[in-house]
This record gives sequence, structure tokens and C-alpha cells, in this order.
Amino acid sequence: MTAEPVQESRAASGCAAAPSAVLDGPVSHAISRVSRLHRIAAGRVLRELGLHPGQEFLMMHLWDSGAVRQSELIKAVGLDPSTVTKMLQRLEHAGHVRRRPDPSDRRASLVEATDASRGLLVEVRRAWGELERQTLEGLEAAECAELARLLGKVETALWTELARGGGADCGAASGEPDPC
Amino acid sequence: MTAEPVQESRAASGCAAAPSAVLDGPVSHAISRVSRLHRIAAGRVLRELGLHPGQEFLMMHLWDSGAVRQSELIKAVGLDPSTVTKMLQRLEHAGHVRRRPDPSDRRASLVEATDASRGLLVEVRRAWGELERQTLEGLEAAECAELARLLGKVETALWTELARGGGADCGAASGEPDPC
DNA sequence: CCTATTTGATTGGTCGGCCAAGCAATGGGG
DNA sequence: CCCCATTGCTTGGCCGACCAATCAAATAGG
Repeated sequence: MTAEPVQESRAASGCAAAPSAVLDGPVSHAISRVSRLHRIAAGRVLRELGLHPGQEFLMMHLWDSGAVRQSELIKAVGLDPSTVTKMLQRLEHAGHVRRRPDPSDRRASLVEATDASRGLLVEVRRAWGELERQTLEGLEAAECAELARLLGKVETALWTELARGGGADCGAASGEPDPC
Repeated sequence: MTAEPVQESRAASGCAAAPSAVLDGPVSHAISRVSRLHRIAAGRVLRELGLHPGQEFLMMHLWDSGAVRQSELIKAVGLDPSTVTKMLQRLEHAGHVRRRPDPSDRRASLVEATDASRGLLVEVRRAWGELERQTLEGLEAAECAELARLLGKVETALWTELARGGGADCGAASGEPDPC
């Protein structure tokens, strides 16, 4: 209808400047938006591999560490136990992971990536490289490093804040200490 | 627990892998983690107000812009139409939002915040201020600005990349008085 | 030894969020 | 005037993610 002005605004010119986005104020909004876009981008890249966004986190950890207790996996990725359970059920059903009871502790489960899933390893790594490239496109190396540093600081800030109020245990995989 | 050595694998220190940073995808990981923590923090702060994380986005826009077409709202927040529909259904059921058919276009809906919801306005603003404070705790003003700038760049980068692959309109929610 | 607490994992419920289809109304072109 | 593409929104399905509550097993305490 009548010359959609919106598309025009977003069109290279209007969007390229994107002064509004930068000045938009709250970092919180920016985090939410960036995260959402990032997730969508991840979904696009991973879709062809048969993985849904978020699952690659688990798989990468499993590929990296071999058979692990589910509780270890939970602490490593920092997700809710129920979330991990359901994700693993789907991944198991898809043939990407295998779960077996831990003989030394009959309530625990050992999780490991299947051999079949190994084929995905290189693809997923490539996809993540692509995603990283898309994410950091237009940023210089120094900016990238700075962004990583700042995100790290924000992460620790949020983390301590949450630990204070929520009493969540949370091993926090690679998180807090050691800010280089 | 078993004698499971702490898996302080190479990952933790993003700075160490400066040259190969792109391969490991530290920024992508960081974005995901920070976003998740941030969302949890937002949920904590908003829970007492009866809002779920994400809803405040819609409400803030509605408070700010009065009655709007649903399609305008969708473009403004940049979410999927179906997502907005369901969120609005819940918000309406909760009494925060009112929807009425647009007389000038019988397939469209006009959405507006209810008077009752206005009471939440100041609370939500306060909660977001609190959230912002938690998020940026430990960062200096210059770092905060730099983070905002970098996130803006990442956002536009992801955005153009997504627009290339999938039909995209562009809303670029912007232009509101936001104290930082 | 037998009970309390803690730990490991699962289920149920709800919400945000996406995609893919599906209508209903609008409006442009033949 | 009618047909057809477009726009606006909704539904259904699925997945990630949270919380709360539950159950089973292991361990600490009396």
C-alpha cells in the first residue's frame, strides 16, 4: 500500500547510519535485541544441520569432554536441570547423544555424544565460525576484544547479583573468575 | 561427588585465545550467556509486578505510543507476529491491554494499554532502572557507552545479515526518551 | 541401624519465541 | 466487475527456558 516508507527507512541509507540504535539508551534493551537477532542467526545457520539453537551448546560440550554426568553438563552450561533433561531427551531421540545409567550412582546418568554425531562436529564448528563472522562483521579486532571484555564484566555483575538474591548454586561454567 | 577434576578447560579465558578468538566464538557464547542471565534478572525484578520477561517490552511501547495498530507494534518491537498475538492475548487476559477492531480496516486491531496498567508504568521503569544498574554494576560510564556502541554495531551487523537471507521488514524501535 | 537431609534427575505447567499454514479483509489490475 | 496478490492477524506445532514439585538414590546424623 502506498509506498511503504518503512522499508525505505531501513534501507541501507537509513539503517546504515543507525544512530538511533546506538543512542537508544538502556544497554538492557540492546542486549535483548542483540541476543534475539543472534539466536535467529544461529537458528538459520544450524537449521541445515538438524540442530535447534541452543542444542549446539550441549553438543559442543559433549564432543569436548566425552562421557559426563548429566549434573556436570548442567553445571557446565549453566542451564536449568529440567531444560537439560528435555533437550537431552530430544537429542537422544534424534540420535545425537546416548544416555546410560551411571553404575557407580544409580540415580545419575552418563551422557555422551554418539559416533554418528561426530560428523556434525566440523559442521557445527564451521557454522559457529560463520555466526561469529556475521556477528562481528564490521568490528575491528580491538573492538571485538573490548566487547568480549565488557560482556565478561556484565556477566560477572549479573551473576553475582543473581547469586545474592536467588541463592542459585550455579557452578557457572567458565564464568566469573580470572578476568585476564 | 566423584573425583571429577575441575574442567577449567582452555575456554574460560577468552583473552588467551585472542588470535583464534573468532574460531572459538567467545563473543557469541558471551552474548548467549549474558542474555540468559539478563533475562533471569529481568524476570526476578518483574515478577513482583505480575509481568513476565519480554512483556515489558510491549507494555513500554504501548505506554509510550498510545493506541497503535498491532502491525505497528510488531514492527516496532521486531518480534514475530504470532509471538505478539499470543503475548497480547495473555496481557489482555491479565487486564493490562485492550484490543479493539480498527474501524477503518476491519482486519486490523488497535491495541492500547489499559488505565489500570498505567499504575505499573512507574514500577516497570523503576524495575528497569534497577536492572540496568545490576547489569552495568562495575562498569564505568565510558565503558557503558562503549558497550552500547558496540552492541549497536553488532545489532546492525546481524540485522543486515538476517535481512539478506530472510525477508525482513525493519522496525528499529527507536525514538523515545530514555534515561540512561 | 534407622531416619533426615542432600543430591540427581524427571514431570508438569507456563511463557517467550520461531516457523509454517491458514483465514479474512483490502486493494490493484485486467 | 471480478479475480488475484497483498496485508493483518490467528492457529497449531515445536523448542528453549524457567519454576515448582516430585521421586529415587545416596549420604549424613542420631
